[in-house]
Amino acid sequence: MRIGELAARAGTTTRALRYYESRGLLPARRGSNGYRTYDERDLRLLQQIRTLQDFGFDLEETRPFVECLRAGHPAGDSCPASLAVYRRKLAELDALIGELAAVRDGVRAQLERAERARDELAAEAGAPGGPDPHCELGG
Amino acid sequence: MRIGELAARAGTTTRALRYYESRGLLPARRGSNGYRTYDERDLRLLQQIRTLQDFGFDLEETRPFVECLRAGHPAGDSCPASLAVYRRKLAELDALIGELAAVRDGVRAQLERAERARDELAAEAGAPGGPDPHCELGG
DNA sequence: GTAGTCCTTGACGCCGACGTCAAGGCAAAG
DNA sequence: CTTTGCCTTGACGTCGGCGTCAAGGACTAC
Repeated sequence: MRIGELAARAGTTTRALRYYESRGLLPARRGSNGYRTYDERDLRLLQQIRTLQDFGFDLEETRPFVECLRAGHPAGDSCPASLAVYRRKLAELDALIGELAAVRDGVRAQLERAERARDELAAEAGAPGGPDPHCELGG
Repeated sequence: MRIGELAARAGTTTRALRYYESRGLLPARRGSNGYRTYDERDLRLLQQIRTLQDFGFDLEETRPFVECLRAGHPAGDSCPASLAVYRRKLAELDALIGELAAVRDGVRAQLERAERARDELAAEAGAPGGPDPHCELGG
């Protein structure tokens, strides 16, 4: 199998495959004509990479999984190093989700506060004689 | 106030300020010597930018807030355009958090599955005569 | 032969928000 | 006058994961 076919079967591009190879992640055999040659095993390695990439793993983080597969283990996550990456990623995700949730709550609070301020100003304008009318906003 | 002092007071760098200026976000007056000159109002604009940046807003997303302040409104989020950015950001955050939570759950499931597989193999090795011993992993 | 498709390497582009360095100007202190 | 320190503009570097040419070789079909 040549690079174009492998890329198509894995749903990626030849450019990505050459990039992985340049990172030492997915080395290729060469045919007599200089073309890269791959087999079904390479497809499995590549699928492992793509799966993890889709999960948001960095390329470097996929390396233990790929090496685990290449070492003959039945799955990319059959090795301790892969499990360590899983755990680290889980911790990262938990932390990130927590931060994002805090930001979201903060933004929501700001939005609600700003909407209340707007509505109060509108109420003042609509029904004059209210409490101490400010005049900064009337552009 | 010159650029260094403003940067220090806002907890950022002169490089960032020049960058904001290059984006048209925080234009500066110039003194007779060509130095940039800022006042307290610029500090407030800058603080608005930094606050939103810390919340993960893109620079472009801070623009409505800055323009709102510059238009004389009491707060950066006193304008409809700012509220729209808040709402868009909220939706983005909710979507992102949801995706990340899904990824986290997926990773967790994978981790637990891999750990079970590992433990089962260990149990087989430790206590032979178990259920149908596979032999793929024993490198 | 030649048209077409796939392959090769090499190199620059992209994105965002600056960091970092270079070369030089302006001002105040000694 | 020199040093010191802040300022100026300009331009290239960073990071990740490729995209997008460009120039040319390999192989197939007609």
